[in-house]
Amino acid sequence: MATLETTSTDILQGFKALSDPLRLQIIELLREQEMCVCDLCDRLTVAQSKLSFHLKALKTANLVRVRQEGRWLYYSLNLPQMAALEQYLSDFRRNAPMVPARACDAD
Amino acid sequence: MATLETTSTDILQGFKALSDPLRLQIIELLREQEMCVCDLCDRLTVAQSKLSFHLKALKTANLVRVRQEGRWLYYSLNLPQMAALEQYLSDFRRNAPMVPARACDAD
DNA sequence: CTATTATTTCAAGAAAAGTTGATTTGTCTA
DNA sequence: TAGACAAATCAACTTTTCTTGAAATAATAG
Repeated sequence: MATLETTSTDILQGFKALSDPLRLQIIELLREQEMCVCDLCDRLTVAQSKLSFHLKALKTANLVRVRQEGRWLYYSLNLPQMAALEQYLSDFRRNAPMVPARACDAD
Repeated sequence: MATLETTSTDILQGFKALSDPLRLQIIELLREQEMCVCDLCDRLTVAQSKLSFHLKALKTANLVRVRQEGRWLYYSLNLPQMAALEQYLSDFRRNAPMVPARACDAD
């Protein structure tokens, strides 16, 4: 079981990567299909350099994968990592706080 | 169905709120039980003002609820909202990209 | 080999988020 | 009411993240 201080860095990085509107748009596009950067540029009407920056964040967080084909780089979702985040959240429901209150100066 | 541009602000705010190590620690403590700010201060050995800042972020994102009792404010998880984030992620798995490639200059 | 296209990287600046200590607000208790 | 305590707010500052345009890489086509 993870201690408080060692809350998996992966999880943190994952949520961080999902905490930007453009990055959320990117993964929603990738949900449809694998895409190369130029496709994403067109679809999102955003500078290619900007996209690169955000793709890197998603890549670092392991939320997307890249595959090269000629001079194109195809990005796609890394579903297992998304599932890991989902899992992290679902653990909260199972382990729901049954203890409603507790006097803060009780002891 | 949400359009690309209108990716629910709630979802974005939620992930943003989860993208800080201290806030992750806070919700992990709250998983155990409802707690007042002073308890959290003690457990996390962190300045009260700092905690207040982060609790506000979690509150704004609707991930925690507050209940006042005398001069104490008790914070607890708002599980439905966490479930909403979980749901958002789980939708990806169901709608997995079946289209593996596609020439980027095909048309 | 040169030109072209796809993409990343870089540096400089802008914007957003986090930290800190002091102050304020609100509630309780003596 | 005065004093003590819980917690939020504020202002100044630091750090991180994002944006932009230009330059560097890398692959391919002619």
